[in-house]
Amino acid sequence: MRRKSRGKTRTKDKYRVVYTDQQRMELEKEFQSSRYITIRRKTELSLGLYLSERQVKIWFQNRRAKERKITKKKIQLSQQASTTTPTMTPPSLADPSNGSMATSSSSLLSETISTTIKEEY
DNA sequence: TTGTGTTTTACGACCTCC
DNA sequence: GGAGGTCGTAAAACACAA
Repeated sequence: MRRKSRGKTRTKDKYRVVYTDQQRMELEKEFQSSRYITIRRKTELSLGLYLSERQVKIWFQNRRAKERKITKKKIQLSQQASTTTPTMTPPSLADPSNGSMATSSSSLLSETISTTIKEEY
């Protein structure tokens, strides 16, 4: 169990900003080409979109979280469907593109990252 | 309108790797 | 030890039925 977040320490004027369609589009485009952004691309994007590198990093984290959430939902739905027509598909192996991250996350994660980085350079 | 559910930024806690 | 990953959460912004 993780601890709940304590009182917020946000000192900015706004609690959060809303990104422009242009910013979202560019980030989304980058995400489609690679789930894990490289340091170089992060710098380029942050300069091009007038965001901080931290914002770009957080955006990618949130985007991956969103994708996992969607994948999880899909798996649950397909499982529900398979209860009516029983075909034994192991849930965690059903979608190799993701989902399996939750099980052996770290090694798989670093593998993915290093692969991505190698491809990028 | 407004009440309510969902999505979008942003962060803290914790974990792993180098 | 630092960087960056996930997970869980807060709160603003948004969508939409009633």
